[in-house]
Amino acid sequence: MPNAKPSAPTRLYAVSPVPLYTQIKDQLRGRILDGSYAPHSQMPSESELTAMFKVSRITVRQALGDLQKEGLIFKIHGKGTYVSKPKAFQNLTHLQGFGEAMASLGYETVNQVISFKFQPASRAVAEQL
Amino acid sequence: MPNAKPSAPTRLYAVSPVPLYTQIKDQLRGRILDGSYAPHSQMPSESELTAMFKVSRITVRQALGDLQKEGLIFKIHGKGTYVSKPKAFQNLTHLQGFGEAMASLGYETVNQVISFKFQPASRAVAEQL
DNA sequence: TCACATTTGTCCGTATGTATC
DNA sequence: CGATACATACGGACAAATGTG
Repeated sequence: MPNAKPSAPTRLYAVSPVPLYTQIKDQLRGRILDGSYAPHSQMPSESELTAMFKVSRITVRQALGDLQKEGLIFKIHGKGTYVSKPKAFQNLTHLQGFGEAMASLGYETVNQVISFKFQPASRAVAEQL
Repeated sequence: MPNAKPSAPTRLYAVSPVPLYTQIKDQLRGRILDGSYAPHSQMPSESELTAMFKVSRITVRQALGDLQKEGLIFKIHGKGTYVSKPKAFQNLTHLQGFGEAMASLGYETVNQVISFKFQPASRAVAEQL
C-alpha cells in the first residue's frame, strides 16, 4: 500500500502543448522533492497512477521511466516503485564537466543516471533501505 | 533513404529469455560499432526496422531509445535517426568517478548521455554534421 | 509445494499530433 | 498540400518477480 496519497485529483490538461507524461513527471517530481513522497517510501503502483491521472499505463510508465533516469526513483520487479535516497539525487546534478564540453560544441547534454542495478539480489538490497 | 541495408533478414528469437528490444538493440549496436551503419548516416526508419525485425514499433522504439541513451544514435523529429559521431560515444564511457562512488554504495550505475538537444534550430545544427 | 494476488516487464495493434521536406 | 518520420497516447495481452496464504 502506497503512502502519502495526493490531496487533489491531480488535474492534467490534455490540450496543453506539454505532453501528458511530462505533466505527470513534473507533478511526481514535485511531490518527491517537497517530501510528499518520502525517501525510501513506495510510490503508488502504476495502476494506481493510471487511475489518479486518468491516463493509460504507457503514459505513466514513460513518466516513471524518466524519473528513474533522473535518479529520483527506482523500481523493483514484482515489488513496486520507490523513492530514492535524497543523497543520491542531490549529487546527480553535479556531474558537470562533460556537459560543459558538449555545450561548447553546440549541444546541450542531459547527463543523468539511468538505472540502479542491484548487484547480488534485488530483494536483499531493497530490504536494507 | 537509409544506407547500409542488412545482409540477412536479421533473425530474432522470440523464445529467448532476452527481450526482443534487447536483441534488436544489440544487433543495431553491433552494426554501428563495426561500421555497417556509418557515423552521420541515417539509420533505417522505425517502420523499416519493424519490417526488418518483424516486431512492433514500440519494440523498435525501445531499442532505439536505449541506443540514444547510450549516445550511439540521435533522433531528429520529422527527419530520422542518425548514427552519432564516433568521437561522441567514445567519450561516453569515461564519465567515471561518480559511478565508482555509487558502486561502493552497493549500486551499479549506468551513467550515460540521454539526449542531445539542439539549441537554436535542430535543422541548422543537424546539417552541420 | 502449490495457488493466488499484486506489481513491474515486455509486446502488440492502433490512432493522432507534429516536424521536415 | 502531401509524403515521410518521429512523438504521444490509448487499448489490451501475457510473462516474470514478489509476497502471502
